[in-house]
Amino acid sequence: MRSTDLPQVRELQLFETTSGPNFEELMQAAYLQTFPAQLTLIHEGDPADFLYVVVEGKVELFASSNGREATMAVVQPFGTFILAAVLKDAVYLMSARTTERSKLLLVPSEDIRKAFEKDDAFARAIVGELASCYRGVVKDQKDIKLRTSVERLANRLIRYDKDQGKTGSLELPYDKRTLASLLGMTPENLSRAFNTLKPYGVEVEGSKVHLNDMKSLLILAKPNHLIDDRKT
Amino acid sequence: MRSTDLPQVRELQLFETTSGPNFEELMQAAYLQTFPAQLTLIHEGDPADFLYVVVEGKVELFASSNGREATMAVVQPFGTFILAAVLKDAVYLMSARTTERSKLLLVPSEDIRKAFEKDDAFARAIVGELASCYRGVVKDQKDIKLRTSVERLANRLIRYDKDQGKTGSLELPYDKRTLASLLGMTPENLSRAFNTLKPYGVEVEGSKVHLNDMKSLLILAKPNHLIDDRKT
DNA sequence: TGAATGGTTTGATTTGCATCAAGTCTTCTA
DNA sequence: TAGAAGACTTGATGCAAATCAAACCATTCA
Repeated sequence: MRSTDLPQVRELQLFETTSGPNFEELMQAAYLQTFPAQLTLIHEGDPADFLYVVVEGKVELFASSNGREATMAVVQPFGTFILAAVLKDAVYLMSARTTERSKLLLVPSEDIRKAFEKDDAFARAIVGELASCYRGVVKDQKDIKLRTSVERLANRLIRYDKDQGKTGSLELPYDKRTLASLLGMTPENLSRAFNTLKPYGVEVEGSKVHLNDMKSLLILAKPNHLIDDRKT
Repeated sequence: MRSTDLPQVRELQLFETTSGPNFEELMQAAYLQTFPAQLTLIHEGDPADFLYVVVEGKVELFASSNGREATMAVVQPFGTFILAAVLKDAVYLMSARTTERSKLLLVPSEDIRKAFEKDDAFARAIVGELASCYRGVVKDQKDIKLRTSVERLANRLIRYDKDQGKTGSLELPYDKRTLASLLGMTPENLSRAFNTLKPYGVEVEGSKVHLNDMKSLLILAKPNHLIDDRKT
């Protein structure tokens, strides 16, 4: 790994408290690599050889079973994926592919497990990350089990708006097919859900969305911070 | 906590590698308590004051939002619940109630976080437990997203049979209303799903289920170890 | 032990959403 | 730049599952 890349990596939450020598050792073994869009990085069922950290771009985690496929998550900077498999030295439960050109940090699992044992600050950062991943999946599960597809879309749009500065205008972060699959519906139904939200002030132009009546949208969406807040 | 209870607790995976003095200190602060059936232990949104470990009995984790409620998991011995909230000093994302009379170990969150910092073996056990919890929820999410309700029931029955010794006769571990909600369906639909499985050799007598034609049941269920195996 | 209560099953109907198909729009490529 | 390919929308239809209601069964209680 090139030394010019080190400061960027050092700023990642996962590594910023790690002691100097341990960080050096991890970075000796790691790779910072740029991958093109639509590249499958890992396959579910394979042994977990590396921990991946998204530095730039986006990575879709998806699962397959009996001819069916579903998007499980989309990881953005500076999230990790497959951390639990690395820590348990187990197989991946999901496959991963880039949705766009992406820069990823790959750290060998063995080195992650070693650093976990050696460096208390790193161990704490790892546990914080893993706990956040867990809580994120629990919230996704609540979203699916407790809301209709229209409600899920409405809350997702509100969240994207919030992430993008609360201007009422937002850019969908990935293509609609992936968004539909992530929300547990078909692309056709996503299209229909957008139409259902029209009377609530939602205007769609390709990947741009305008939320023109936040008040009524909130009444329909009924956000719940225990589902929608991704900071805690 | 009574000293006669210590050996039972010491055998829990979470504690068995913890050093003697650290274990003593944790147990000074902990409670081993028996609770009656149908008692709500924690409410979603509340701060996480204790880590809970199921020693005997069963605990249902459930979530509510906008007048709807769904069972998220049923924790059996010797699982923990709410570990991530404890580690992050965050709020509970789910409520919990006993499904039957249960003996639970309650350890104050502060003490868990302290021991995590002091005791490497304990930290490793905690991370192992958290990683397992995470992987369990990912598998549940895959179950919901990739399977029909009948398939989910079939695979769940196969799993219970396996857990109960592969005799082809099993006891449902909790009432059917809870099972239905856990599988993401209504009680009515659960009843219908059982009827759908009749031609595949599934016979139901109250809480007892007989799997009389495992071959054809497996063909319908199409188990996938990346969803159904709860050991890794 | 009979009545009350709660859990479950069954039937009828409705609803949310998937599937199939075709049309429209956008992007890519030779 | 025109045609091809892919993404998305729209329409029609079907289906899985929820909802509502009533009947039946099992358990609890006085």
